[in-house]
Amino acid sequence: MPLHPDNPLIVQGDRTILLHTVKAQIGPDGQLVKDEHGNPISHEHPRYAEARDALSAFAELQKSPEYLHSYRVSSVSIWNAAAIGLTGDSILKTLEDLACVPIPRNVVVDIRDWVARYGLLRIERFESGDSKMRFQLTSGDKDALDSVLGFPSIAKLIERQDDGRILLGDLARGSLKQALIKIGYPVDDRGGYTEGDKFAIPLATKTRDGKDFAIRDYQASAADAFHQGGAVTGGNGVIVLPCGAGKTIVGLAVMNRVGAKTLILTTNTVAVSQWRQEILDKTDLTEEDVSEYTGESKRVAPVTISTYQMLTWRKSKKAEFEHMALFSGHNWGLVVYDEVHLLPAPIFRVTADLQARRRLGLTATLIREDGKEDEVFCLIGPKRFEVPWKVLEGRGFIAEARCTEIRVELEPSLKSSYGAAAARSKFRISSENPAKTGVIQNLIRRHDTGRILIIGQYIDQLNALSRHLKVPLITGKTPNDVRNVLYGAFRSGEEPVLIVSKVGNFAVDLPDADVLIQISGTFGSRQEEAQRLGRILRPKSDGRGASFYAIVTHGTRDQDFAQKRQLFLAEQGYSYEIVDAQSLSDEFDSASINRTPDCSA
DNA sequence: TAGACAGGAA
DNA sequence: TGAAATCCTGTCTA
Repeated sequence: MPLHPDNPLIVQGDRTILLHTVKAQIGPDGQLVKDEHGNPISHEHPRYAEARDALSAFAELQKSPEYLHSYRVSSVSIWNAAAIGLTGDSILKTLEDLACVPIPRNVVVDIRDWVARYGLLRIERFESGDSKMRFQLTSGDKDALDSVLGFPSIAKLIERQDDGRILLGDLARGSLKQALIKIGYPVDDRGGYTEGDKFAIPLATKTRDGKDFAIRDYQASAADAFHQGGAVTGGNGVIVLPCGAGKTIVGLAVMNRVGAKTLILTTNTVAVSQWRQEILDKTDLTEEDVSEYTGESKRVAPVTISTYQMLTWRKSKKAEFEHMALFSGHNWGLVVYDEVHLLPAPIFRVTADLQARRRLGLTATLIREDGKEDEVFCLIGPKRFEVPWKVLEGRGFIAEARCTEIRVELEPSLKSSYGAAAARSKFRISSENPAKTGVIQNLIRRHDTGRILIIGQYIDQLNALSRHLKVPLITGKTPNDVRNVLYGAFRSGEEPVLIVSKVGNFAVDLPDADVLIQISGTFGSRQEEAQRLGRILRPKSDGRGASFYAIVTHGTRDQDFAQKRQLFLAEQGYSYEIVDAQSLSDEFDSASINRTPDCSA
C-alpha cells in the first residue's frame, strides 16, 4: 500500500488507532505557516469527521487529547460490527482508505480472524423425541468445533450423541454462549423463540392530550433493525440512542410488533411510572393492561414494569431471590431492559436462562465501567442500531451543545495537604477545591438569562456552595414533596439556579435546563458525563444552544479523571474547549469596565 | 392503615 | 480507588 501523508489515521501493531484531529497549514514555500507568535497555524483535519464516524462502527475511543485521538479495536467491538453486517474486507478497506501508513500485518490478521469467528458456531433448533435437548451446536468448521469442545467449561454443558450431534437443553443455551464468548467464540444463536402469550399492543395516533402521535423515522428504523432476520436471527439485541431521543418510543414500537405480553425492567421507580405513563399515553392499552410491580404494588398485568432491584432483592446474602418468579413464572413474549449498560450481575444470571424470550436492550451508551460488554453482547444480543448524537443534533431533535472545560488552580492553602495526601484522597481534595466557587459565580453572571443546574458529587461541597450562593440544594435526603416544589420553581424561572447531587444522574423528573455546571463527578465515569449532558439537550423552543461546563482543578487527579469522563462524548463528536479560570474572570472584569465608565479618569 | 424511618444490599 | 443514592422490607407510630 502506498503512503498517503495527507490521511488522518495511523494503525499501530498493538491494535490502537491514532486519529489526527487537526492538520498544520503548509504555505506555497512548503514551510509551516505561522501566526504572529510564531506558532504553526492548524485547522481541523478535512477527513477527521469522516474518520471519526467510520471508526465508531468498529473501534472504541480511548483518549482524546487535543490533536491526536486514540482508538482501540477489540474482539467485542469487531463482533458488534460483524453483527450489523460489516465484513473484514469492508473494515480493512475503511482503515486503508483513511490511513497514512500501511496497516500492520498482525492487525489485519486479527480483524479478519475476529470477523470470521462471528457466526462460526451456531445454535440451532433440534426437534427430537427427547424434549429436554431441543438445541444443537453446529459449525461449518469441524476443527473449531473440536477445539472448543476441548474446554471443560464447554464440555460440561453439552451432550455428544453417537451420530456426532452436539445437543443442549433449554437452560444450557445462555451458559454455553457465555462460556464460548469467554474463550473467544461468539455464537450465532438461531434457536428461535418461545412466542409467549399473545397480546396486541396497538399504538395510538393521538396522545391523551389530543396531540398527533407518530413514530419518528429513526425510531422506526431502530425497531426494524431489531426484527431484521425474523424469528431466526432477529428478536434480540441492543438499541443505542442518545438521551432524549425517545428510547421509550422505540420500546413501544418493538412491543407493538412483537404483540405479546411484555416485561419491562428499569433502574428506579420513577422510571417505572414514567414508562407506564408513556405506554398509557401512546398506546390504546387501558390502565388495567399496564401494571407496576414494585415495593408498593405487586400486580402482574399483560404489560408489567419493574425494577432490577426488585428482582435481585433478597433477605440476606445467602437467601433466595424472592421475586425472580416474575421473570420465569409468566409466559412473556418480550423482555425490555432499560439502561442496559447498568444491568446488574444477578440479572445476567437469570437472563442466561431466558434465552428463548425476545430481549430488547435500550441504552445511550454500551460502555460499562466494569468491562462486561461481552456479557451484554452474548446474553441480550449485539448492537442492532445506533444513532450518533451529532446526527440528531443536525436534525434538530436534540439541542446543540457547547462543552467547555474550565481549569482552575488549586487553592494555595490546600497545596501542601494535597501533596501530602494519600493517592486515594487526592481526588477528593482536588474535586472539592474551593477556588471553583469564583468560577461558578462568573458563569452564573454570564448566563443570567438561562436556567442553570449545578451538579456535583460531594454533599459537603454542595452544602457549602448552596449557603454561599444562596441557591437551593437537592440531595437524596430531600423529601419528594420538597423536590417537586423546587422543580416547579425552577421550571417557572422563580429559582433560576439549582444545585443537585448525584440525584441529578437518575432523577427522570428533573426539569430541563440551558446550562449545566459540573463541579465534581464519579472518578472516570463516561456514562455519567453523557447522562449529565443529556440533561440540557432537549431542544429549546427558540432553537438556542445549550452550554455544558466542567470545572476541574488544574494539574491534579481531578483533571486526570475529567479527561477520562469526556471520552464517550468525544467519541460522539463533542469537543471540549479548554479555558483557564483567569481568562474567564478577565472577561468579566473587562465587561464591567466597559459598562461603567472609569470615574477617576 | 398510611406514613415515616431504619437497615441491608449491590 | 470511595461516596452517595436507590430500593425493598419490616417495624413502629398515630
